Amino acid sequence: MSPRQADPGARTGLIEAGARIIAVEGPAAVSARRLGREVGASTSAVYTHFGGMAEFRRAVRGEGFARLATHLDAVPITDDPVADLTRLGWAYCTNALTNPHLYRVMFMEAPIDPADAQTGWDTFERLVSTVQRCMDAGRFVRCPTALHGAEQIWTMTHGVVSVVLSGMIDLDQAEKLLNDMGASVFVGLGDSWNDAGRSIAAGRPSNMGVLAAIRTAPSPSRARPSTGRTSGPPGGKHQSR
Amino acid sequence: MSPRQADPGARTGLIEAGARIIAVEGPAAVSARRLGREVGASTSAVYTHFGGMAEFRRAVRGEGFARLATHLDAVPITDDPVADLTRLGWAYCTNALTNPHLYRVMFMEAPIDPADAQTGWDTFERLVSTVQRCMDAGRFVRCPTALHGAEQIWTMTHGVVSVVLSGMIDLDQAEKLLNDMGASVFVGLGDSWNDAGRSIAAGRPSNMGVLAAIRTAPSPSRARPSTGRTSGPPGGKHQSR
DNA sequence: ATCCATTGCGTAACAGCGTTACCTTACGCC
DNA sequence: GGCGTAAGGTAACGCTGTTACGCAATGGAT
Repeated sequence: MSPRQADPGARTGLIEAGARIIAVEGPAAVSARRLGREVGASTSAVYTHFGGMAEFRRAVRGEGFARLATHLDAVPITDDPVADLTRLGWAYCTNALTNPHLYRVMFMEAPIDPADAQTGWDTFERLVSTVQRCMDAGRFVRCPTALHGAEQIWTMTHGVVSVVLSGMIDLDQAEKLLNDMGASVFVGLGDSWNDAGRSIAAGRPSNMGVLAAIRTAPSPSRARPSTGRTSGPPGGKHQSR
Repeated sequence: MSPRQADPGARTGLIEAGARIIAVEGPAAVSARRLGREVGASTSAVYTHFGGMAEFRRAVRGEGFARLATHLDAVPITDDPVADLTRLGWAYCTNALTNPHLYRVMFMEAPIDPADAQTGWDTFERLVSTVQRCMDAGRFVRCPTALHGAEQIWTMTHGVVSVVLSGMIDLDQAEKLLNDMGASVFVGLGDSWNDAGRSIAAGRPSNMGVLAAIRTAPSPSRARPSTGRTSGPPGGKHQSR
């Protein structure tokens, strides 16, 4: 007694439509009706394939992690693991800043449940193993475990990315922050200032900058045409007190 | 020709109701109808006082910044500016983790416009001036400007807080990260390892931990009763490769 | 004191949202 | 070939933000 079986392509079609809508118009534009219209189905498609919008959003988040993993895996492995770490950081930033809405859905929405956290850490496996290579190479001599080092590097990078997405600092400052804090964290993990500086310079993307493309195409989503000033943090006169 | 003038208390009443609902039930529970019901008015109150839900949310965000400023201003000023900086960091974390929903609204939602970014930096004035004191005391000898140092410290702290809120790491790991990365950043700004360690120890909240209260009351909002495990990052077997 | 322009604000309607009950339809096994 | 099962469309429910409309209240001008 095998009844009609669901179209296997429909599920991935919905997820891709969701990711596309999020990328272009933001998470608010994703609705069951819109998704149905987009794939030529009705609202109930979301319910037969996912059980509800909440589960659907989880699936889209998983797609986001998969895409991030693809970006990270594209980073080559060289004999300078700290430079590789730097390259992973830039790849992470590029992925996040070219798909800000998807990044927000992945890391900045309501707390994800433990299973999703595991998914996140699985995609960071590449980061953890690179930190391990830094330890094996005698660069991160003060790093207790690869996971702890990876947590530091990811937290720092995520902090910078997230602060750029919030509009509190601009891309130029973010670049400075990543360079300076990256060096500080690497040294804190045991590298020497000279070696860290050399590896960070080596890991700097050749087509400087990767972020230039993002800078010229400021907002791939916000419908608001422009409020005028681009501002950033408080001007230069901000030498404190 | 002066017509009936609006109740001046209605505006603040709406904002406070919004902040309260966000804190308890999350941003999704805030609606024009709910707000009207809450203050004994109708949906149009939001429109006469704010012009729409978007403007209203901006006002609530401003309220969040005001509360954060209050928390930061409560931190005493001592003769160890780096310890003061540490205390500011803990105050920031306590504020964020006791009001996670409000924090999310302030820093993790759609890009705020330049005026709001200015508001944010105004509430960080206290942080900037404390970094300046660290420079004046000869502690942050490698820090080019107080604003740059403040950006580093805030970005790092926000990164950790935000990663806790995302559920990817737990509070114990966050505490380690804040201590370790805080030391790295302080040293990167020019402090010595010994001085940084001493000041961080001095700035550690006496009632250790401030976060214990948060840990015991895990989630002041999520209606979901419990999915079972509390997990966190991947278990201990995660020593990489 | 009266009047009236002006604005606050409640009511009701609109379109769109997530979700679900109901029903038709298409499929694989007997 | 027919039947049972599940896919998936239709339509409704209550919710949302937003707005047009109308009544109520108010302070200056008369």
